[in-house]
Amino acid sequence: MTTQPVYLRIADDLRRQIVDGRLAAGDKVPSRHELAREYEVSDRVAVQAVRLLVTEGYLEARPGSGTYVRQRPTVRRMMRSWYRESRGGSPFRADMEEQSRAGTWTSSSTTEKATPTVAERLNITEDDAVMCTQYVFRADDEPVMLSTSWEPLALTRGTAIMMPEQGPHAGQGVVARMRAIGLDIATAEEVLTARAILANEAELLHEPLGSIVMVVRRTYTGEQGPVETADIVVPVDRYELAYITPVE
Amino acid sequence: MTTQPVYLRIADDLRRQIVDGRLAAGDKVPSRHELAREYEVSDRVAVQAVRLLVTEGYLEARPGSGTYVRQRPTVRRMMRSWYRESRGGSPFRADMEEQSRAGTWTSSSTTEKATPTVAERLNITEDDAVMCTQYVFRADDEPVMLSTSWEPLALTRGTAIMMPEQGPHAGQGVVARMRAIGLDIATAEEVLTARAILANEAELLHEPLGSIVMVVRRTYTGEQGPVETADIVVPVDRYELAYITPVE
DNA sequence: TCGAATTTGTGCGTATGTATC
DNA sequence: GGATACATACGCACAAATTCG
Repeated sequence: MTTQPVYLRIADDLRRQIVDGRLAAGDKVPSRHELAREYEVSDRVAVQAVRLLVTEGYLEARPGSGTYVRQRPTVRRMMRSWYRESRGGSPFRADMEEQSRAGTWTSSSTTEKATPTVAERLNITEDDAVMCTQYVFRADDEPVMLSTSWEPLALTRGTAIMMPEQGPHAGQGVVARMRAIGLDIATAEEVLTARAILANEAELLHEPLGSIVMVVRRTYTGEQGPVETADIVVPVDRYELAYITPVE
Repeated sequence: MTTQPVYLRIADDLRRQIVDGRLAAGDKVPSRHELAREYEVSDRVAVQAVRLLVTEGYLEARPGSGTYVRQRPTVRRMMRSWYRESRGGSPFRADMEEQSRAGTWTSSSTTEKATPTVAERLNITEDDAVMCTQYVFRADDEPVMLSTSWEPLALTRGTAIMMPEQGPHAGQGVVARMRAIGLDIATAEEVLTARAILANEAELLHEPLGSIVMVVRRTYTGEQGPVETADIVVPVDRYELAYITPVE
């Protein structure tokens, strides 16, 4: 066995104290000078250990104040199964109601030309016009989820639902809106991946840089092909995603 | 606007060169002495910048040799929809065959007492006996996925399928195995989250520390309740997970 | 086979700036 | 304003791994 670097030993030590509960959320961790004295190393080594745990999300450093065990938000569950869309109204608001939280959101829409990626997902031609809408979803006023959606203007131009969040069908979800103009959605494809949070997302979601988000690439498809696609960004700190499917 | 730290500027610079393709996979990155001279900073700052990109998975450091742009595995898709189990045989092998890859795995089983978490997921009592099986799944001999599965021994003890990977039903998947002893599985629940990779997982999967994995907490449930639950660990570098569900 | 040069990983000590209390 | 604590930066040192003549 090779001997471990000192900074990893210190980090392991602190990490164990946190997962064991000897250090609770909000507790202050010894300052780096104290750690350096405690473990008889230079302060630089203590800094290295602490910084590792900060990037791992265990600790939170507040300049001028100290380093604290990070408060982990409670993880809630978001249903993404087949019956999600069958409840009527906004799927997000229904999700929130099941948790006794108030689901709200803000959005802004612009028309754009389809990027190559979006064009491929919507099965349209590059530079075809699309309606791009950015959402910030909130639960009890706390931002919890981001979404960017694209709809081909070839389908919606001139209809009552062209602007997703205006008109008589605003806030009812994509399936209901599309049905209003005679487009029945048959399937939802959700492709999942995860990555580090981006700077602008971190700001919008009040998450620390370095935290991890899941990205759901969702595409709704009707008889004639895709009618909407969206990138949904969910911090893993706040939500886990649940898919329940029948087997046979 | 606050001025960015130098090490972040250097990291941004290198990252951009990589995503732009000016630095290709396998290319050698300037050594820290060269970087330090180039950017007129101390070597420690160059080290810090490079280490950031290593944890982000862009670079790979080989002591004594140099630092290289990491070969990114191509992201493949893994279907996790309703028909996954309906294809017969091993779901994993079927997934791999669709990609023209050879799906193999190794496993080892032990009997254990249920931890509180596992007991809750299987709806059994803490310390009830379970069969715990660890899997390493490979595609063309390259490890791509880990799984730990638990089955209540109360259901399988004394049957031909007690050992998941031995006997006449080995390698056929949970649904087929359970059916062999008269247990029909009705639903699959998959709860998804993501986190940083753990050290032992990184070693098994040949992934760098700091890379991100998705964790699928899957539970198969029959008429009488849960019959199997598993934690499936998938590096986001290698796979995205696809769920296709009918709407309405 | 051996040794020298290179490169990374880790470590020490110090200094400056800035945020918090 | 002063004390404290974190963030960043400089420069150097040594061990271990690798490369190459």
